[in-house]
Amino acid sequence: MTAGRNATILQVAVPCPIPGTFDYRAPADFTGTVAPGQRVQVPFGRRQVVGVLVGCSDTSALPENKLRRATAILDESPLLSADVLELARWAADYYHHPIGEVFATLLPTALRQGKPARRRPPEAWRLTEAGRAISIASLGRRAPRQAALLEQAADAAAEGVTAETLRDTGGDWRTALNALVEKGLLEACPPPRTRPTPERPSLNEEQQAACDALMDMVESHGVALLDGVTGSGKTEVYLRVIADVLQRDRQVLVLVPEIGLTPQLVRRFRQRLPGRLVSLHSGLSDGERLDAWLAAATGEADVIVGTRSALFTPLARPGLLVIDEEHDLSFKQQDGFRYHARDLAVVRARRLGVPVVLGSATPAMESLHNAERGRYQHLRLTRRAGVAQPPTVHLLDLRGQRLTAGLSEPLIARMRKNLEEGGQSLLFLNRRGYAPVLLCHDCGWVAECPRCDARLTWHQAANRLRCHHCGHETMVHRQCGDCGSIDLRPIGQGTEQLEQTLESLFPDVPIARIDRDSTRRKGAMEHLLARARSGEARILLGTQMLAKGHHLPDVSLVGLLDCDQGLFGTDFHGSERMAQLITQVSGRAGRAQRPGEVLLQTHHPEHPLLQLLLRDGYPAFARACMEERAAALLPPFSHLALLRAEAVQPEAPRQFLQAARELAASVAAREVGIMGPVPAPMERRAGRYRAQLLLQCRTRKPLHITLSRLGEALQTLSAARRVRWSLDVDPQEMI
DNA sequence: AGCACGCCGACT
DNA sequence: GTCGGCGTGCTC
Repeated sequence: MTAGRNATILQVAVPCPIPGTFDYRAPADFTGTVAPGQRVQVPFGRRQVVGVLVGCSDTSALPENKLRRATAILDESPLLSADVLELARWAADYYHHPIGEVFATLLPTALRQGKPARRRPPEAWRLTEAGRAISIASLGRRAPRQAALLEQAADAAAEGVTAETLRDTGGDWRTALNALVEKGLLEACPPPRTRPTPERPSLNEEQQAACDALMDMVESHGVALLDGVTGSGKTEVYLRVIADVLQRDRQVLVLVPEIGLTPQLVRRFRQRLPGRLVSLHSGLSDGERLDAWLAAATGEADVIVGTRSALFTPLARPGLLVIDEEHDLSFKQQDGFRYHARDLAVVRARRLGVPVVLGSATPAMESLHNAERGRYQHLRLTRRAGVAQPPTVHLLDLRGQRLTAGLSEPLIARMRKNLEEGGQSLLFLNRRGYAPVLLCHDCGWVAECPRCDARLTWHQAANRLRCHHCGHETMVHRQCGDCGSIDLRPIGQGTEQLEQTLESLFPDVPIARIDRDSTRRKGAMEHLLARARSGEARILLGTQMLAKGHHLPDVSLVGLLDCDQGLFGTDFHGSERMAQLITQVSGRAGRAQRPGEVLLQTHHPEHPLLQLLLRDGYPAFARACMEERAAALLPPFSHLALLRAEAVQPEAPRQFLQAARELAASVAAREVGIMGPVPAPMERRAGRYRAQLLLQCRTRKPLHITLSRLGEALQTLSAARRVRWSLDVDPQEMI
């Protein structure tokens, strides 16, 4: 697909929700070269937009007089590599999403806005003579940012601390840096080329075997599912293989879940890996993100660590893709272009001819299925690395138990004993705020969100009622909205209340609460985790946030306050999620010398899946789950697509989907099942009514064909104007 | 998605 | 008499 000498027609993907590309003539005075992957500024309707050139041609389906001239070619050479162009095209086709919007989501903001693709020169700073002499403590509390920066510079010593390292933490570090340079404590220095490889911990037999298998793959390609129990040392395996790839002068792209990308993780990677590492996290400014992206594209960066969207980063010399915690939901984009980064990583790696490693302690059913069918190489790590012992796990039957803010007596007793023994306790509660319901004791009225089918959560500290689904927020009513009674009572408990109760149950015991509210401030998460790791905090409590990958060596007791969510949900993914959560959470217990204990509070201790998970572990659960899925013809034994619709008018989504259903039925392949339309599990959200139509098929092909035809037909459906609709291929949640 | 055109209600 | 509501159409 290269530009021919006479190629005059530019095929441009334009950021708008119309499928297909748009043809343009080259700019009037244009003498340079054109090649797919360059950005083009084009007139589009009445405005100017930035599109991506995806091809050139001598001819157009449109008459000459309909074609307009491109305004400018924005890049001298292609910005996107051929493989990313191919991937975007493939993804647009697979997810039935307009190609222009696919490019709009994969380009960094600065490039989407037409800014020049110029990379800032790499920078680094080191301590001056005066800087080495100064006591960091003297900067003290007055300038914590400056103090932290000096400390980093001291750690980096003569090599200097790089801009890339400073960006890991996010936020404004420039101001502090400039101040320190001004004071003569720091000076610019040439950025270090490579870092010495530090010593490596030894591997156990399983880790070694996994490493060997992966290194064999590096020679060729393929997909490996690295299925390792928590604490089995998956990261060590990644590090070895990555180092091996780096040695071959190839780049490595590492994708991690959204909350998994912490400065702590990046620091560990930096310490262990030679070469240049850039991280692509949400705390970067547009300019910083562009810089990191270009470093990857030009090949200046050797390791790229990022979340979902980093998958589309061009790589000059690709060698390996790693998807850590591959089962994590955050790899699937939940709006707009609903791609799954893990699935696309497999596609991209195959096209690049490089291996891809999917790592998890609790693999997704899809991945296990692929491993079973021999599509993926299944590498297992069954033993905890080092001296770590597996924890003991018990169910606590909540039926008839007296509860204190959701804590059963046995759990409180175990926590007390654990604290006495000097252990650290970790409690999970998947509900933030003080109480999920505020009830009028006189008439039964409850505070509800005016825009959603949901209750408002009472946040005591802020004294606000908040909707966790749409962000709606109000002052706490002094009186009942219905009868005027002032007897309003919080029902149920969230992390805020749990923290308060724990403070009174265990006075003088330092507690750290980690949830979205307590970590909203920049660096708050790091600070709380540091308190947890240092052992200063004896009780840690939090939401799912706390379940992901943080290394907390002293935790010896883990309590899951409510593991019944997901057991009886509407979404068939529910039990898989529950098992993953329980397993991940349990893995937090007893990672070091201390054997851990896990207590699961439940009202359904007899639930077969729960029993199975406890008795025989995640693999056994997965087999049972798989059998259920096979019997019900659910994924991975069939393929799903969801047509979602929402509108302010209550009836519009259903009317649209009914019309869509008829359309689908008329174009559908024989094998495709159509179900619905049905209201979404939460029908009203953020003031919009939502409904969905489900399409299902044993094999991918007929479903895909049906979706293509349906997508096309929907473009011209008049009812489509009255709703916001989207197609979700391989939906991960039915919300 | 944006943006304009166009045709009906309550305001200066 | 106009300002502005959102239905409809179009973007190479």
